[in-house]
Amino acid sequence: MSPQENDDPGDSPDGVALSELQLDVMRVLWRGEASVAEVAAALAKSRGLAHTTVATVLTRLGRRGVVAARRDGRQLYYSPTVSESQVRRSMVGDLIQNLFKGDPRALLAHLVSESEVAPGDLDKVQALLAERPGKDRGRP
Amino acid sequence: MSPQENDDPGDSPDGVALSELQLDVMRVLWRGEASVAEVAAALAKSRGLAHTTVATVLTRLGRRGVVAARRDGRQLYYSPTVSESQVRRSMVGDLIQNLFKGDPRALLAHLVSESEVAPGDLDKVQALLAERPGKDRGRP
DNA sequence: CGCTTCCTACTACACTCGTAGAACGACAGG
DNA sequence: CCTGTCGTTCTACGAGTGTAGTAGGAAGCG
Repeated sequence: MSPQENDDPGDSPDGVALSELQLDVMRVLWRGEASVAEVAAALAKSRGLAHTTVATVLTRLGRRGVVAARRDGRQLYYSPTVSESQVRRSMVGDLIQNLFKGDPRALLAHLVSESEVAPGDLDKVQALLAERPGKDRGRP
Repeated sequence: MSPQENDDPGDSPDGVALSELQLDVMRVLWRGEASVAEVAAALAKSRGLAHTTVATVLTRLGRRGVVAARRDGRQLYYSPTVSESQVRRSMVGDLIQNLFKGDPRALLAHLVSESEVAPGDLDKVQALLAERPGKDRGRP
């Protein structure tokens, strides 16, 4: 039986909330397509996961449509179908929604009051973004 | 120092991650102690939850130690044992950790690049925070 | 050719969450 | 006093997650 015969590719999942482990896995894939073994190897230092655990996680991510699998021989190569910034958008959006009544400024205020960012930081950030133009903002 | 550091299930939750529903419930409690019925009533418009569902949620929150129950007659009155900003701290911290490699500035950058905040906002926020001094920041 | 190795697919288990019905005990109205 | 009502507690179930073992097939080694 095929691993994931996705009739419902669900190709652009707009609500993408990923767990910590799932993010760790995705982060590997965002560096480029990888097999189960490669992902497992990449996570070996931080987490001592069994090979099959990684496989399970990837399969489940595949079922949710956030990764796609390509078969080469008997190996499966996975690649993300969602970008990191897409996930960030989604998850930060959720957080703002749930914790800050949907007001991004409230999050900002939190960051400042928690001394996580300093007044000057926004300018710096802005400067950086200015000199490094559009990365990826695409939405079909 | 901590008022009491108890290890048994029910005290000093430092890593507080709450789900959407749980946050909705907490938000009611943060407005003041409330009974199950009152919480259910407060959430009635937004969610049509059965009375017992609310009770279950509150019980589970109690087991996790994020709310405390006081019995009056046969009714239970719940109040939070964690502050809203405590939860925000924890959850925003998690997000930064998981999604932005632990760098709060990266979150800031995301907010800016997603046009969620404008360059002027930080100043405004800062001004607000300056004129409204520290609320609650406790941490040994 | 047969055995070992490497993969994937399936199955499993303990937890949490959302959701709610069923059971049970206390209190109040008749 | 009896019974209905209300609120708590118990039990349940489906879904998702973290974690991993087992089964089965292909590939390579000797």
